[in-house]
Amino acid sequence: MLKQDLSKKYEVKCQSCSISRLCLPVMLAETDIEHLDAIVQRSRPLRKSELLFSDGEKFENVYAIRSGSLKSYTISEDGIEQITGFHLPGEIVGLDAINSGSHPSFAKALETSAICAIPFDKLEELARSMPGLQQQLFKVMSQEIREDQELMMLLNKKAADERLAAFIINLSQRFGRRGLSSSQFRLTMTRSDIGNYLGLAVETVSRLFTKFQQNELIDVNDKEVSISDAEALSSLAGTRCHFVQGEK
Amino acid sequence: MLKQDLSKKYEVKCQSCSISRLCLPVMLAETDIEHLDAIVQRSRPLRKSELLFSDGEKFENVYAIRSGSLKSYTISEDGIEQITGFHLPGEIVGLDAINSGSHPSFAKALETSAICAIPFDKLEELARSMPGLQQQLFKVMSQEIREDQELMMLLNKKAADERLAAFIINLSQRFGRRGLSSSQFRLTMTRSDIGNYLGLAVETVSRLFTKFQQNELIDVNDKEVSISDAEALSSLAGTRCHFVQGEK
DNA sequence: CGAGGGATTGAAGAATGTCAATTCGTGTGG
DNA sequence: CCACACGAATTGACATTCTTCAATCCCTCG
Repeated sequence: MLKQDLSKKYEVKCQSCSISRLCLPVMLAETDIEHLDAIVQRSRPLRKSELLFSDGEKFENVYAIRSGSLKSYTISEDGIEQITGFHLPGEIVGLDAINSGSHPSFAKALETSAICAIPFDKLEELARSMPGLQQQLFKVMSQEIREDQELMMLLNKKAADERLAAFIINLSQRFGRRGLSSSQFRLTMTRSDIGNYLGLAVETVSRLFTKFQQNELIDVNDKEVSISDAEALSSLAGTRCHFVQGEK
Repeated sequence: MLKQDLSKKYEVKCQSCSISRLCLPVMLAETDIEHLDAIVQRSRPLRKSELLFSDGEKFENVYAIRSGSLKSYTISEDGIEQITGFHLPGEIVGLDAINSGSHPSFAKALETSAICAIPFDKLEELARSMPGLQQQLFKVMSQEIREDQELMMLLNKKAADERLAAFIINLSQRFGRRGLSSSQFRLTMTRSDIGNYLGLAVETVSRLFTKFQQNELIDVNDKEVSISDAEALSSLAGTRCHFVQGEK
């Protein structure tokens, strides 16, 4: 049954993809989308823990997420892992590899995920003849830069509870934009992943979840989170809805 | 005398600009550089503390730094400043504004600085007919994303002394690539700026400078820094020369 | 049913922040 | 030209948040 679902999704064209409005096709004319669709490669879905690409791998594609979720991370020389982002449907990963020509990071599926591979040389070429596509590419990259700035503020200036609150609010909004519930969702990453990303120890994350629950900000049950007091949580996060980016 | 120097530099064309090999013209043919040069706007140099752009300002140009140095920073709703980067000649600032159409950050001169303003709409258009330029733009943005990842590792996983060491090494390498001494240079930012950027208190930065001096890693005299033991400093920084990015 | 990773909770310790006082350097105005 | 004022930098003492270490618990998957 799973297999059938997946093999169906397999053939989803950009034109009929449910999250195309969040992806590269934004603002492209119908015929332009067809050209884009023509270079997109869809392959077997990634299962949980499978790698989309690894550090050092030759850069050939950027990847659009059709369904599921990924984490990307780097590993320093001393073997320390640093998660640099979590990715949801409609988002593009692999853009950090353009400059050097090889991937400087890893991307791993947090759950079964469908991915579109887009050969970057072809994408570049297409972008030259399609102003809207070029613009969208610049925008996607610009947004990533912008988000990293926001993150820097979070990591440098905010206390542990503010970081976690901002993280939850951010996820909530991203789910919401994808047509899912923004008040209730499932975390696909572990506590350890969250701590790694936010620069906190696992134990701190765990304690904070408990504390948030006690303060009736959220309701947590392992990976299931439901936001009880969005107002209070947002205000803890500090940046309010500022933290949501990229929506025109 | 200063005035004359500046008014001369004023007219420097991309073709004869000393740092063009670090800037957008990289890998462009001579005739292509001329086209680029034609849209570049050079204006009066910024003096120390003058703003290049402010948060909320309409996005029209990206800026290339010809000489001097800038800091870019955001200010959160609660009024906290977060420095997101320091910029040296050859670097492009303002790319974070592409997505939203207005600048999400400030850029301020740390010293007298000559800046090239490049209208982004024209740049985009030019990039469509000049594959090398489009590619360079993607690369510059990709590099910025990559650097932010590196920074994330620094802020999340490294101790205060490792952060400062990495910061000094990074600056050193960037000066070196610009033909300046990589072992001796002047910090144009304050200790407070450094602390802000690295997520440390001013006092911590100050103490570390003193400690580095005692350990004979560097020789500091206010803003003047000379690196005494590059090897040891690099190894403290952890990422060794990994921290230098964007060089092919 | 057992094993193992993930999560939670408690107690103690360390790194860094905060507060406060002082010095230093520079630009300004008398 | 000197004195003053102000911001930057330094240094010390103390407070605090978060990490680390350790013990359990829980849930899932063989």
